[in-house]
Amino acid sequence: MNIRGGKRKGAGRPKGSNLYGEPTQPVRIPKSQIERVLRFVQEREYALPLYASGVSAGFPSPADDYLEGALDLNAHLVREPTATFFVRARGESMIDAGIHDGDLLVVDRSVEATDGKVVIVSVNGELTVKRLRRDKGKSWLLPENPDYPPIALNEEDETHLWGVVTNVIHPL
Amino acid sequence: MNIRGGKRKGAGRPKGSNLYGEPTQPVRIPKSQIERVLRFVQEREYALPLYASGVSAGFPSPADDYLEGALDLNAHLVREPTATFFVRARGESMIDAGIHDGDLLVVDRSVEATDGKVVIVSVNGELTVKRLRRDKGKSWLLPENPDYPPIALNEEDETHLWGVVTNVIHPL
DNA sequence: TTTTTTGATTATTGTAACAATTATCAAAAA
DNA sequence: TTTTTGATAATTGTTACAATAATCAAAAAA
Repeated sequence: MNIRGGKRKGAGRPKGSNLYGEPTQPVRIPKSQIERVLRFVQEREYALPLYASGVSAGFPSPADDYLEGALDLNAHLVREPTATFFVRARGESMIDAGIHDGDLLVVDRSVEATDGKVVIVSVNGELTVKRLRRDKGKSWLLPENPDYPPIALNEEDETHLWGVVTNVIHPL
Repeated sequence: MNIRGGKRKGAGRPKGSNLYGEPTQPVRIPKSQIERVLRFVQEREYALPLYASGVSAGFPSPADDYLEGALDLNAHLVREPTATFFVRARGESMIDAGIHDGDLLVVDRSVEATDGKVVIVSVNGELTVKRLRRDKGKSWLLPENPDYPPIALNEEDETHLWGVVTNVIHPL
């Protein structure tokens, strides 16, 4: 009986050499959701294929030629869940910014509301979407529709800035 | 020592009286993700607040007055993960449908491509977005931009219908 | 009688524990 | 120098267990 290896420092399977690089712990999951959860842990549950349009593909596998990768909407559109919320747009005042009545806006509180950003603001109790213009210490809320007038923000207005619109989701 | 209850049918905690209404099973989860997974199992990980714009709010809690509920983008935009994919739009040919260069399109294979739907098609090796028009047995692909010409689909064209665009995601 | 308390019973739950597996090292063999 | 082998220790899927929770019906109280 030969002696190989031996009890020594550095022997054995290294710590963190598992799938996740960190210790795991058993957690009870409802049986029907186990597969879904395992995909989720590996961030694949909603990682769906993304293709590029406007490009030409050859053969034999055209689909692969268009493929750009995989994308998860939540991961892509929601940088920080605690700083993100949605607003349902109403009216046509921002039509030229591509915001239609009924569209869903993704809003990020953690983005700084600088000049030119499209923002969600409550003005005198009403929640609205407008483009923010800041110039020489004054602020305006600009609609993107010639039929609507710009709004100058005065000291006496009860305004509160909610966040910056990062994406517009438009149902067809 | 009194006898209460007794061994009998119907005694004891009922099956399915747990949080999920079904049996659970321990699954190993990396420690740092346990909280995230538990939220996910209850479908709350990305359930973010949705507010309504264009409405007036009172006091003392204006935010609650705007609140419409909670929304998860994946659940809202992806009806069936296996039938859904994304396409990156290129060009301005669908500008009047609200599709800009660089927009992300959510595409559903399981939606029937009827007359009037915006579809993803590969025509002679190129992947494009157009509105489908079907009339009297003929099919056209219509751009939504007066600068672009309609495309008649002929028998000899190598066309393949990929799916129907359900949503346009436009970054600002 | 009606309501509340109590004990019996069984499902659920979080975690410890186990055997099987896997990854690694270094000595031995080729 | 390269390959094989045995020792070692982390990992993994699952089982097992004690503590907890939910329910029923008898007993006690009102």
